[in-house]
Amino acid sequence: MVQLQYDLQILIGKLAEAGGVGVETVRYYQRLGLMPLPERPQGSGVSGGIRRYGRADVERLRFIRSAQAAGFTLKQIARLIELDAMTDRTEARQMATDRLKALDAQINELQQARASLKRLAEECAYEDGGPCPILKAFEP
Amino acid sequence: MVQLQYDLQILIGKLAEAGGVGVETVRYYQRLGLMPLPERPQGSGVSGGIRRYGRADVERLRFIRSAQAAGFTLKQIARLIELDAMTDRTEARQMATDRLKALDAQINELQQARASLKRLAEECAYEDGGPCPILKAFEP
DNA sequence: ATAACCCCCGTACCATGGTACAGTTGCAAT
DNA sequence: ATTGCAACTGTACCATGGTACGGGGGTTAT
Repeated sequence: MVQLQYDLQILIGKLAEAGGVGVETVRYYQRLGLMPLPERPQGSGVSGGIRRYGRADVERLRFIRSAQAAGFTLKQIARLIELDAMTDRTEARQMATDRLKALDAQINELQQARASLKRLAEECAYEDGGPCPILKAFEP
Repeated sequence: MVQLQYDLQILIGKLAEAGGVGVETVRYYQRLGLMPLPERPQGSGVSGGIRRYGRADVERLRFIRSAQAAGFTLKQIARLIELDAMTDRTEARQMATDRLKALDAQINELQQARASLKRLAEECAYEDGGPCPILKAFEP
């Protein structure tokens, strides 16, 4: 089968680079079933053994990284990918709204922490004398 | 929240409860040197073998949890506690401002993720027909 | 055709932050 | 004094998200 022009045909190293991860990480994702493992053209006269990747793989990889940034675990991301293939909206929406809620809570918590931390930085701003209450910085 | 009457005589179970963690977690922190390990009154006629904890331990435990919430690792927290004992302001301030910076970046990232996630939830809001672009939800 | 460099697979190992025994002692109540 | 629940010590194990290594084979430039 002849490949279309825009189907990238890159090797795993380039794929990893395009996704901003290491080769080992891509393999790890493959092991977890997050990335499809392309058939290797074994016995073919043209190129033996080495797998080729395309645009879809790069997009998949980027999706994984973004979903990770949103706090999904790799296991949940596997599920999202599965749901995408099944075109199951209901569960995906549920997962998204659940995560959204957790994310809001987390953002809130981090902002609280930020305030305490700023206090710590400011109260410790004088180099000499006095108590620098590191342990008290997070007290209510 | 658990009330602390006077300074003394809390067993590890109560301490853990007061800090909102499990007993095993307290022991783990002790192993890491995050919590002081009180001398056990060995051989004393009154109470042998079982350690007693006080107000300072509860505060220490709460500090650990708060600092964790601010994104410090347990190792960094150990360092902060050390600095507090040394009353070293300079390094503590540095650690705080570094973390502050990282925290701001993280909050920002999470807010980006939040937006994408909301898009996912909304675009998958219709139960029938059409593509629910789960994999495309995080695309630029 | 030889080197240099990438890819293949499997397995082991790492850090982080815990959690779970197992076997022992402590101690208070019935 | 026996039961029974804590706490004690030490070691092992878990999940998560990778990273490293070893022993091959493929491809490309010189």
